[in-house]
Amino acid sequence: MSATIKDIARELGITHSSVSRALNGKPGVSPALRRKILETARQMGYTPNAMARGLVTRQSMTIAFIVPDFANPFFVEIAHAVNSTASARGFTTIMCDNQWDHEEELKQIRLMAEKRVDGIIIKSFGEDDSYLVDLGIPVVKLNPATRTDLSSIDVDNVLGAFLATEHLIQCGYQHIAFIGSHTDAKTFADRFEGFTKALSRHDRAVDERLVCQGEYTHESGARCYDQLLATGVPFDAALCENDMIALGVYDRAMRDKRKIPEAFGLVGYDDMFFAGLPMTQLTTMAQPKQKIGVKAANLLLDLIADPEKTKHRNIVYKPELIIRKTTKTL
Amino acid sequence: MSATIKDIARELGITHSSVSRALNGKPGVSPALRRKILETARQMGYTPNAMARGLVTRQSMTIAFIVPDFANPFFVEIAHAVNSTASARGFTTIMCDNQWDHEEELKQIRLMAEKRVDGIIIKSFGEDDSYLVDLGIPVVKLNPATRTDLSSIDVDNVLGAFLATEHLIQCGYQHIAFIGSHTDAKTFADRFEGFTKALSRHDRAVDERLVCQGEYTHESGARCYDQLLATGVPFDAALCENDMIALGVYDRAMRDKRKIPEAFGLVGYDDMFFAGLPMTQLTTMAQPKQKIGVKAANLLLDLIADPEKTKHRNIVYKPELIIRKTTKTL
DNA sequence: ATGAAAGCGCTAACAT
DNA sequence: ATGTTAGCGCTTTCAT
Repeated sequence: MSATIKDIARELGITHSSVSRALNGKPGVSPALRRKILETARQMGYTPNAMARGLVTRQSMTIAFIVPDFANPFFVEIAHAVNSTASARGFTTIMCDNQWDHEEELKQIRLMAEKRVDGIIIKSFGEDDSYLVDLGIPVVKLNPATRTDLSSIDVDNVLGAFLATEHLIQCGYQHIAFIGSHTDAKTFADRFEGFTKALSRHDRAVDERLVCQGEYTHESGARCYDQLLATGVPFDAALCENDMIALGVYDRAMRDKRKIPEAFGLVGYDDMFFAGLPMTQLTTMAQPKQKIGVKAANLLLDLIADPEKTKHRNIVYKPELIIRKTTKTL
Repeated sequence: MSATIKDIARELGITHSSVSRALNGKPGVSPALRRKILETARQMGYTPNAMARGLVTRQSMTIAFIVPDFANPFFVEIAHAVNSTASARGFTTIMCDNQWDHEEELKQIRLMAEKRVDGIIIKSFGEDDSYLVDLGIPVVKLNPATRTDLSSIDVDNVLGAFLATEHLIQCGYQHIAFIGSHTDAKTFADRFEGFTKALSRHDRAVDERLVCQGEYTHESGARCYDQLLATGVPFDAALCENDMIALGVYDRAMRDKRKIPEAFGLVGYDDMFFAGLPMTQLTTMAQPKQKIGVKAANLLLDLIADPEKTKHRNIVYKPELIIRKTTKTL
């Protein structure tokens, strides 16, 4: 197919090791020969074979980014940051999404291991991290790590939900619903905990009837709203586990002609790009997506460059409340 | 690092070729031995090295998906379809975005060639396709191909804009603005052509003052709306080159308290996921994103599997008008 | 500065 | 059914 260094060497009547040296800018080739080699390489349309190189250098110059769902703009934004950062440092990123399927996640990890990626950034939902460590390559988890020999970057979900709920309370809303995802998600647990904390700090208890769970979609949010409505228990605000869900709730509240934010308050989570859009203007807890992506990539690449010297780190960012038009301004 | 087939062979006192055969499910190994091999491979935590395999099979089982911008949900949705389809057929996808930078695009193509990807799906914006053909691997363009030895999948943009404009006219809007992106984008040219066609079919001419160009963002859309407004030329409808732009226009029209759709009609393009969202309900021209992604991947993989027998195809899909609440229902 | 040779981990053609 | 051998295209010692 494409020319090889041996082809070039033959053409020039020299050894392929000289060609390799020249092409890689390594010392040990006279300027004259180097020029000739570079020229013929160009002429012959030489394209280095990364697989062959990787086989001997034991570096693929590739990292993997594994998340549950790329339909979620939140992950897409992080992916983008990871990709740019890695690219700037000469690495290619392979992105995988696994539809929240743990089996699939494991398969992907195995596949990436086969491809000999140099490192992995992963939003995992397993409890056990040992299989990640066993990979023998640097891993940065986008969840709190359960082991100290693993790096992680996370955002304080308990704090985030706490602050969001505090805000809702301070706005004067009396009966706050919590609309989230599946119970098995750690994210759900943490945000629900923050929610609970904030309420109890104001001597309020969680009204179980005002908690509804589904998926991370606006359809699910709408469904939950209707379910809550059906119970007859009054509620005048909702904290949603993410912005997609909030969108569905928003829609239903509008359908019911509830005045937002006067008669109904709504807070989302993640500050997805559409939350700030003119027609949405959703109050939400922002996570520093850009920062997360850049940091994750840089941390991983440092780890790859020097596994010994680079320390494992567990970074926890703080979320930030962004008040828009779905809650009262104080 | 990880065990190799030779390690396994040594452990069992046999040759590595038998190990290879067993691991790959090829004939020529007794069931008993095969079982033993599989077992020790498992025990030793063997992970095949895809680079080594690829080097000899000349297949990386990887394809590349190259688009201008992943901040654009349109491309993300296609990417998702491509990824799923490829994954189901055993291929990994590497996604690249190049911020509409042609130099960067070329770099990425070169890099992917070095990685020896088995094929490329690309939304390219170059006029010259020969360098794609020269790659010597299957390529599916997401633009009309300029050569017959290249496959392509495209959606009829002229038709789409034509139909959208027709709809606007039939709704009774009198002064229709066209808000788009840069002139150098083929997409712009095509959609503008469709726009012009529809107008002239109704004996109307394009009012140059009602044409505004910027980027594919809602900020740009808003800016264009204001610019149009500043000219003083009245307009009661707008066809936007994509939904992001339409969003910005939507916002400004609301700001001006124009009744939508009664006093102002708005049509977007692409049917991005937020267009159908409860609070947006934007009339738009939908492109079969899912279909495009799946088809592109399948076509490419067929081409990879059998370059000889699989014919190059140039598929053109038809877009579909989705009427929502930003234009009158007839 | 250049060349010779070994080997990365694997598949595959050819023995036996 | 199993073993032997020869590469795939490259980097990297070690000679010269």
